[in-house]
Amino acid sequence: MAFRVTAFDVAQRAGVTQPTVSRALNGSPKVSDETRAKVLQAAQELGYVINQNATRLRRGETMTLAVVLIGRAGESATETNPFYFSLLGSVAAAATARGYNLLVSFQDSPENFFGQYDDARQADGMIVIGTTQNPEAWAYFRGLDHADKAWVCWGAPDDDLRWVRSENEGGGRIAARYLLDCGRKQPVFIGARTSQQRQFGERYEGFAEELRSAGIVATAIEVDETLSREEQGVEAVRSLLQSGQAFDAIFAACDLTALGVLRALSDSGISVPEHVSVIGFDGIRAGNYSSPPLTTIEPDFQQAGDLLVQNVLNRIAGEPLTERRVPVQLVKRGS
Amino acid sequence: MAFRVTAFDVAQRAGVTQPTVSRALNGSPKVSDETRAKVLQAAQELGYVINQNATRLRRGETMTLAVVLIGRAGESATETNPFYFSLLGSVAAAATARGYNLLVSFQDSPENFFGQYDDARQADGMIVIGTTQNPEAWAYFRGLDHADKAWVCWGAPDDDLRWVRSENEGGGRIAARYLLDCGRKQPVFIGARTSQQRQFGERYEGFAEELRSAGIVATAIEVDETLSREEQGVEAVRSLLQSGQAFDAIFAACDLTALGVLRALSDSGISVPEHVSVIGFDGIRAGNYSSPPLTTIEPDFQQAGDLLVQNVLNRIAGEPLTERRVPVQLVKRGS
DNA sequence: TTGAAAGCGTTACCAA
DNA sequence: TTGGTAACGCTTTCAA
Repeated sequence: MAFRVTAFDVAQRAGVTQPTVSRALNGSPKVSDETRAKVLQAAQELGYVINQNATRLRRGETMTLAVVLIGRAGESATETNPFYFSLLGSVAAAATARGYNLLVSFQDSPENFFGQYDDARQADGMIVIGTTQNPEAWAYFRGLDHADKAWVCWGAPDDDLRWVRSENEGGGRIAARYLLDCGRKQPVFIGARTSQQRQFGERYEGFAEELRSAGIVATAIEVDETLSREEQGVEAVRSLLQSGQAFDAIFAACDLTALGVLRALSDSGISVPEHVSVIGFDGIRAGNYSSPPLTTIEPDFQQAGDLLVQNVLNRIAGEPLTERRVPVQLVKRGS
Repeated sequence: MAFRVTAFDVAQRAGVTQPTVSRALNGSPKVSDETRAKVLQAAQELGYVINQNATRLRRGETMTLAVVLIGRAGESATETNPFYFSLLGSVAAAATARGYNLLVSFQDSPENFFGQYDDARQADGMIVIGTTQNPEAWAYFRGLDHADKAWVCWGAPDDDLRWVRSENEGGGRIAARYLLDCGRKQPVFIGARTSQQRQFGERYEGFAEELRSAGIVATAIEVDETLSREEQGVEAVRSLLQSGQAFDAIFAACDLTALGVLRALSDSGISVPEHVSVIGFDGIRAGNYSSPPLTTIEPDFQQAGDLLVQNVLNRIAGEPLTERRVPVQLVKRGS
């Protein structure tokens, strides 16, 4: 930990006072070009970089957003739903574009729940994403939801939180339309419609709605919410087959579930898409590599990141929330 | 942005002075239990949280590590090699375990290259991970490598940087042994042995070494480093087939390449593992969903995160680097 | 065991 | 346009 250069050192070298250094480096218009040049050169020569802790203490703002990624308890890094990593990347891009830093934490159990980044002045706002399969975590964050706290989440188990979500109903309709266009007559929805994950219910609604308009009554297989998303797909196919119910298409609530479905169908000797069409939701990369590649409904990730950041910045500024629905599109692959 | 509670407010309520509040909250032994209890209660009642900017300014340390994830220029969030997301998750876990926060940034082009987190007192150290397919980024970070800077990277194109890596040679040997045990006689390595990614060369070395001890001369298909990892696999299979060279096994330098290989073989009507065995390296989740599921060499992610964090903390403390090789293991799946 | 006071390195206000 | 000075909210040294 070497000697650190301060604005005073730069000031001395440039032959000005320290506040002038500050003004010059912050692009204040009330500093002469000549002075600015001197300061810039001195700063360069000394390798001076503004100490952000001092800046933040003084300004009261951190230019940092905290991102909390909620995982299932005990989940390892490889087990995290890749969807949230993509979301994280998009949020990072959107934050960077607006000049914000990102403080990231992975939280999965009560010992490490923490959401007071604002109070601690570590961040100006917070974005919470991740699985709804960790009710304790969501309970914790809901407890933080005081009126003056700037935070926004993705998905959210409860409608009263400030969320950004996919256009789930529209996506559900697109999925239904796609399966109908494939000539399917007996589509089944697999996923926890009534789960903590409100988005699943929305997807089902759109799906059922579109089928209804085609004169078809949607059926759904409820799943055990304590299983992993993938196992939910496997189990659902198992119970579907056991029930003897006829089906020729499956709309899975999310891609991981769909990949489980694909595996279970394959294990049962049912070929996709010959016998059964399968469509998922999320657009995760792994869907590219399944056999057949997974057809899916993919949200616009860039928009997702943008809207999350934009909404939390609006909260910080005390402005109202803006658009909170992320458009989705059909990605046709092989299933 | 409401009124913020300070240690003075807590002090007043508790009937002590502000420094006592600080001592009590920081667990100083030189404060009476009675006083501490009063302070804690007052803090609780007021919802007081220590302002980290003030703490950091005063202490000079941030208890934060910066993680830079380098991507290919223009790469979107879904295109990032999921291996790095797993690594990020592991680093996050290791950092949290040691009481450190994580500042994360995704960097892919010169406009957003930034590595002066230490100078700016935004972090005490830095961990750089991500693709070696962005030479400008690595050139930038190499330029930062002054003797007193605390940063460590994963992989690294150059041996002179401070890196943590997989046990690549050992992994290469395991891959060769596995293929030999499958009864394969003509294994081929696919990947850029001489690429910026030094780890690939190491994997090849171990692979060739083990084959040599079995009396087999390793062959390798060089690839175009400007292609994506996956396309590298596709192209390599294409040129392998064109060359007419006989082969019955492929060791791909990384899993994404292996997935490309799998796809290309499938497209050519070559069945895996009947005609050709395929093994990759990285242990990414998508390998679970390919057809057949991808056999691979997987590094111990937890250790990887641990070693990265541990080494950067050692650098901060001015201590020597510790162990820098992450153990790997064979993950047999279907290929 | 506690209090008084200094200081971390900026930004911003007020004068000049 | 620049300089002097206060203030941001803590931690730490020194006295009591």
